Order: sequence, then structure tokens, then C-alpha cells
Amino acid sequence: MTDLKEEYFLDYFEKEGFSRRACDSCGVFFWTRDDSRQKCGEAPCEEYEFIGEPGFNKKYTIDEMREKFLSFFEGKNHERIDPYPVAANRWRDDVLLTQASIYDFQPLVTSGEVPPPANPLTISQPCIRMQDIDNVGKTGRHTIAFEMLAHHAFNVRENGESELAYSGKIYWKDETVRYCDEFLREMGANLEEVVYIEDPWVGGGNAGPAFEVIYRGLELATLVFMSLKLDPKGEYQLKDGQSYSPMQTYIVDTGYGLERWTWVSQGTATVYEAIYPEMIELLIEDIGIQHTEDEKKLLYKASRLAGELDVDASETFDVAREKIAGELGVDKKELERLMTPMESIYAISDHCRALAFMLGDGIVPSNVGTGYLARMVIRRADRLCNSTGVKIRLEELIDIQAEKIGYKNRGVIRDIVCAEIERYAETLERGSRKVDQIAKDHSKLNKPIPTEKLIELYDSQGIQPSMVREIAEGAGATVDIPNDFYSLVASRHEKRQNKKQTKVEKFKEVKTGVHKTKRLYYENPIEMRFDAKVVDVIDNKNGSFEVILDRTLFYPEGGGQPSDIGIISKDGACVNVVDVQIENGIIFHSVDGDIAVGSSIEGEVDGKRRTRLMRHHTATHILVHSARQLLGDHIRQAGAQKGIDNSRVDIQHYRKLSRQNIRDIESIANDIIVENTGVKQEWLDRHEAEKKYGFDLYQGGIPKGVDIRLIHVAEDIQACAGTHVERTGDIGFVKIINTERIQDGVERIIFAAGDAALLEIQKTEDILVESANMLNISPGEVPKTTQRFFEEWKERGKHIESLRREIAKNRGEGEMEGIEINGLTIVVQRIDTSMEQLREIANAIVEKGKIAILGSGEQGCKIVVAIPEGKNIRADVVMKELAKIIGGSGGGSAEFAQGGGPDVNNLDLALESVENIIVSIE
RNA sequence: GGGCUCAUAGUUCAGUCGCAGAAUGCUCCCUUCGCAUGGGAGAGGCCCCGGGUUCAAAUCCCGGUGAGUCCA
Repeated sequence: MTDLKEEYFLDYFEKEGFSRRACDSCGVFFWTRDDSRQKCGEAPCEEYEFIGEPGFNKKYTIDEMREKFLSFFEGKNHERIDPYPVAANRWRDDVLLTQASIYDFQPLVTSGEVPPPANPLTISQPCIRMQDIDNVGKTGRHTIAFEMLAHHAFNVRENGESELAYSGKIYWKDETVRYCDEFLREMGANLEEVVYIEDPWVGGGNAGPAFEVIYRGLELATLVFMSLKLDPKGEYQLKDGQSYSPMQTYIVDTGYGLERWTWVSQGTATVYEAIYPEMIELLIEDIGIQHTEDEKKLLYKASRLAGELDVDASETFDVAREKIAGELGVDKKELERLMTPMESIYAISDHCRALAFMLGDGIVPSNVGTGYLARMVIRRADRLCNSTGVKIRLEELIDIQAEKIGYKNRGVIRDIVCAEIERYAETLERGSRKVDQIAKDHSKLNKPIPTEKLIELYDSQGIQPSMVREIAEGAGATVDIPNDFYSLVASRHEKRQNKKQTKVEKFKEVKTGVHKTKRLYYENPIEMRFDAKVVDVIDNKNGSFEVILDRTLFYPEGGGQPSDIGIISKDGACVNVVDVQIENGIIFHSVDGDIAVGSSIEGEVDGKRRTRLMRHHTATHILVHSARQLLGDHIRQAGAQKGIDNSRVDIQHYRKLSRQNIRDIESIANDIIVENTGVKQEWLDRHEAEKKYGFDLYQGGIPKGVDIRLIHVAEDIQACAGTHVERTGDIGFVKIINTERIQDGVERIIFAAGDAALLEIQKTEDILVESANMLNISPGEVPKTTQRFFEEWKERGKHIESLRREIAKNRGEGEMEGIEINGLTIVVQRIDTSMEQLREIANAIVEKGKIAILGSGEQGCKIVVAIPEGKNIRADVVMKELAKIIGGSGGGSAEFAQGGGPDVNNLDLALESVENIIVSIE
């Protein structure tokens, strides 16, 4: 086992006269030009030294700094790349948000499968990191939204396998550190004060040596040399306790914090004041904060000290704040009064910028995935605005940031925020009613609201414990919020089951020499017959075989399109193709009979089925495109499944689709079909495609490979591997059958196209006609008549009810003779009628001051016992005795009991026993 | 993707095997010049849908639908 120590001894350091030292304070190793340096230089080992004393030769705005960096590296032969969306799940499915520039190139570029868009390259990548959300505004340096300035170089080892998509060495550690020094020098930094800390980097299955670049207390950049991959047998053991071995590729992964560089150049008290001064000013004015000169000075000093705050390290903000107050010699309460609103303003500014990025890149608030993260941030910002007294509406604040970034979909962003705030207000309203109820209950009992209840309220209603306390105190109940509240919530979720589906390695035994199958279905999508040679056959030993052909028209399952089926025949004998799969470019035909390797065969695809699938596939593209035209650019496919009879496609949208929306989407889609435009396919280099059409290409998943296949339908372009009709008119027409909301922010559209659509319409029409026939009316009259019938039905129900009551009353008041037992008048009767009727009659008898014991032999055997108030006998006790006789049971209150049993034959016997029972009870 | 909670009068909710309830709104009457208010009477329910258990289900169990929410 080795560590990475020798990796840090660079020729560049030697040449430049750096020396390696260990920090007196924290013990880490670092490199410096200053022989007298004792400490690593990073907070908390040292204070921020640039506050009040800008560290560069000029103050930069965030935009100027970005441009400075990118053009610097362009000057060093790097190509400038456009930023990727912050929603990383638009091109990779293992993460939700973009958290670093290297995310843009994972996993396909870093593994060497796909070449980088340029090499070397430079980029300013917007990122969102939710991990630090609690620190935002308080530490002076944390933000959830930031831009990572970066330059990357993708290298391949000399003995690297030739099959990788790029090759050779661009540059490695010495050049990377030199670039960093040069850029710092150009900015006017004092290189004597720059420190390179050794800090091995580990993440996402990769690792490598890395430097943290520290200048005047602040980490300005991280230079990562990704060169290792997770390997249980690897020779390097790193800080995560895992073993790593060298990768075929080795990659320069740098990250320069745009906001921090801007901050150092300005020397403001916090990073926030450097990056969005206009917004902070706007908010201060809106809230109406006016600080005296003394207060300003105090805040300034406090901000500087706050750099040491870090919830991970210090126990709580409370403790840290006390320390600051002590150091400044002011009252903690007074300090809080000044700082809290400012901290809120900083956090609001940051959250709004994060939301502008998220919503601008098409994230729709939801209860799952990135949408959930967006929802959390919106709610947090909304709470901050309310508690701080911000009067400007949140959507306006977000819009300011969105405008600055330059998003075009600002109308939609505002609408999303409005909808989300509205919804949150409803949730809070609902929640506070619930809490109020609970609080009242507990204050009556004089008990505190238990923690268990708090957790349930948070988990299932989304009510913050602090809100529970607020409401509860108003209602006179007490609440104890445990310090580890959120970990208690987490432990409630811990019992997760890790049922990872391991893909059956069914095709493993295929010899490596087999070539990729030639895919004829792309060239001839309407051809259904073809000739081919059998390349290999796998016997599944259960009567089925996997046949590999040199070429095929059979479409393998993929992209939500089921596989083709059909037949393969040889000399008149044929086998059925029941399933088709693709693995590494080799297509496997699952058949129900053996065929000799090397034989020439004729294949025939089930054309009717395939035609329907193609229609549905093209219709899917058209529907998504139509929804996009109608509702906005945030509409994105969130999943799809093509079928034979109908298909479904899920789209992202922040409001429930209205009936009108559905009709509009339908008509736009059918207009495209009537136009009968051509459906074109195009193979394009993936980076070129992304550049040309954006990441909206990847609606139906992210394809593999260097070249990707694009499908053009009208103005719509999507990366897609499926089979399509040749012209939109071939679809016939498309009909939306139903829509449902499968998650917040995701609507499922179920539709049919062509003859399948006709069948679906006929089906619903049949239902209507059948209904109409039953009512003896024409279909057009169904709604009106049904309405009338329903009203009448209710009316009659009520009428019958009142008649029954009247009958019961009459019977109860009638000539029914009671028997006298121990001074009680008891009416014992068998009336074979419903339970309801028995009850009514019994009630009427009770009204007269008599006891009623009534039995019915209808639907089994029922008995009701009713006793007027004040009689010294319990109805439920009598009932129990009677029930025994009829083999059942019963119960109720002292005044009214019901029961029954299966033995109808014993009913009369039971009623005859009443006298004995009552006597025995007494 | 996983977990939790909820569904009852127009609305907000209580009820938790045994007669379908409250508050509010609505209609009418009384009080009042009128408004606010106060008093009285009344209408308003496939207790979300479908199965099961039970003598008996709004209530318990299973499935579905719809809504809310937490986590990855």
C-alpha cells in the first residue's frame, strides 16, 4: 500500500524554489515560496486577510472576473466551452445537480468512451451544492449557487488501449500549477503568500492527488489530478479507506471559485457583497434597514470573524456567535439583532440566484428528484422573505437574477414560482389548522406535544417544528424540540431496502469475435422482409435459442419501444421470434427453435405490430413538441412507453393539465400530422449535436457512443434510437385517451395513433352509446338526463326514507301490546323487515316510554333492543343474552343495542325467552 | 425510486365496529328604519371507488383512485 506523497514533488516547485512544510496548527503538508511560513494559511488556521485589503491589483465584478479567467486560458490554447445546465440529470442519470465542471464530462469522457468537446478546454460552469445550505448567509463565504471556473485536459497513458476515443498527453501537474501561478501573477497577487496544500481528492469512484490553492486565508481553487479508480486490489489506499489503482486516462480537473476570486479582488466583508451588491442594496431598502456608522463598523468586524463559522466544526451557530460577541465586546442579543436580517438578505440573494439557474434550466418543482430540491429552496427563500419582512415578491427577486444570467424563459419561471408559493401557502394553512387542533388537545390535557408527534407532522405534513412551537404557544401548549430532531426524522427513513436489480448476464457467453449486427431497420424502416446469415446461436437449454445474425430488420427493445416479433425461416421451415435485445451493438433474436450457424435465412417482421409502434413512437415526439409549444420550454419528456394498442408519455409541467390544455395539445399534434412533413434521421457527433441543438435533445434518455442519432419531426429534434414513420401523415391521427398525474410536476399522457386511435375512440363511443341506449335517449342527452336521474334518485331516496319513518312511527305507536314484567312495559315483536326499519320502530316505541325488543328474520336474524332513559336495565346486556340463542353476538349502549346471528329458526325462541332473561338479569 | 399521512354536509373538520355529527356558509322566520348583531326553524351526505372480515363497516383488512408530505 502506498499513499500519494511522492506525487506532490513537482519539478515546477523545485525550479521555483518552493519548500514543503507541515502546518503547525492542523498538520497538513503544503508548498510555499515563503520559508518563514508556519501555518497552511487556510481558515480557521489563519484569518481572512484580504477583507478591507483587496488581494489583487483591481476590483472585478463577477462578469469581469469570469471573462478574465476564460480569456486567460484561451490565450493558453484552451477552447472556451459553453456551460452545461445545472440539472445534471439531463445528460447523466447518476446525479441530480451539477456540482462541479467535471460533471459535464462524466462518465463518458472521463472513462475514454467519448472524446471531450475540446482538449484542453476552459469553462465557467454554474453549480448548485445543497450540502452547505445551512451555512449560507452566516459564514460569509458559503453559497449554494456558484460558478466553477475551470480548465481541463484529458490525457491517455502511453500504454493506454487504442480503442479509447482520444489519445496522447496534453499536460499534467507541472503545467497546471504553473498556469495557476501565472494567473495569480496576472491578477496582481503576491505569489509569496500563495500556498499549495496537499489534499488527496476522492469522489465518485475516482481519486487522485490534488492541491488546494490558498491565498490570504481563503481557498481560491482546487487542482485535482484525477488518475485513480476504485479497485479493491489497488495499490493506493486513500483517506476514504478504499483502495485505488491507476486509470487508463488521467485528467486535469481544476476548479476556481468565481465568486471567491471576485471577493478577494474586492475585499468586501462577505462574498455576497462582492457578487450581488445590487440585490443586497435592493433588499436593505425594501426592508427599511438603516445602520448607524457604528453599527456598520460592528457588522463589518463581525462578518470578518464569521468566516470561522462552520456548523460542521463548531457545535452550533449560537456558540460561535457568542464567541464573536465576546471578541467584539458587545452584547450577543444586540449582535444578533444586527446580523440576522443581513444574514437573511444574503441567503435570499443566494437562493434566488440558485433558483434562477435551476428553473432557467428547466427544473420543475416536484416531490421527487431535482424538482424536490428546487421546491425546498423556494420554500426556504419564501420563509426567509416572510420572516425578514421582504415586501418584494419572490418571483420578482428570482426574475432579477434570471435576467442577469440571460434566461429567455422568464415568464415561465415567474409562473412556476407563483404556483409553488401558492401551493406552499395552502400547505402551511392546512398545517397550522392541524397543529392548532393538536395544540388545543394537549393544552387541555396539560401535556407537552410529544416528539413523536412533531416528527409525524414534519414527515407527513411538512410542518417545521419551529412553526409547531409558535402555534402551540399561542394555544397554551408546550413543545420540546430535541436538538437531534432531523436525525430522528432521518432514522425513521433508514429501513430502506437495497433491492438493486442486477441485469441478467444472459448474453455473456457470446464469443468476443462476433461483430456488431448491421441494423437494417434504420435504412429501411418500412421494409419487413430481409435476408441474412446466422452468425451464432446460443442454446438457452429450455427450448429457446438466441440467434445472432449478420444483419437484421428486427428492432431490439430500447428507448421505450418494445422489440419487434416475427419469424425467421430457412428452406420453408420457420421459427418464431418472440423477443429481440441488443447488447454492445450485438442483436439477439430470441426464437423457439434451433437454426444451424452459417445458414442463410429469411426474416419477416410482424408488420402490423411494427407499424403501430412506429406510429406511436413518432406521435410521442409530436405530442411532446406540441405540449412544449403550448405550455413552454420547460416541458420535457420524463419517460415513455410505446405500446401496440396505446402508448404513454410523461411530461414535466408545474400545473395539472386542464381539459382545455389536452384539447389544445391534441389539435397542435394533429395539425403537424395533417401537414404531412417528412421525418428525417441524422447521425451527428454528440458534442456537435449538443452545441447545435442543446441538451433538449435528450428527452428520451441519454444515448451512448460518439455519434448519436437525431430524429427531426417538424421543428422538433430529439436524440432517439427508435423506428419512425417516414412522413407525419403516416400516423393518420393521434388521440389523447387519458391523462394522470404520476408525481408532482409530471403528467402522464396516454394516447393512441392511427388505427389504434380509431379503436380507442370507438371503444369510448360504444360506452356512450350503450349508456344512452339504457336510458332510451340519444347520446347527446346523456349528461342532462343522467343529471336528472341522479337528482330524482336522491329525491326518491329521501322520500322513501320519510315514508319508512312514518310507517315505523305508526307501527310503534299502534296497537302493539306490551307485556308487563317487574313494572316495565316491554313490547316484544317479530317484524321481518330491515335493520333500519327495526330501529325506527323501536325508537317510536321508546318515545312512548316502553321498552322495545324487536326481531327480524330477514337477511339472517336481527334483533334490536331499545330502552327509554332512566330504566334500571341495560339494553346491551339483554342483547348479549338474546344473541346467544340465535348463535351470534351483538352490542351497543345502555339505551340502544343491536345484534344478530345466523340461526333464524331460533328467533322466535329468543323472543319467547325475553321474560326469563329480564327476570334473570334483575 | 422508497417511506409516511389524509379522503365524511358547499367549506373546515370531529366521530373509529352498534341510530351520520359540530362549526361555518346557505334558505326561511323573529329582533332592527337599515347595517352589525342576537334568537329560532330548515335544507344540505352513494361517509372517494371495488373487494374481504363481521350478526353489524363511515369505522378493521386488502386493492385501486385522488391529494399532501419527507427522504435519496
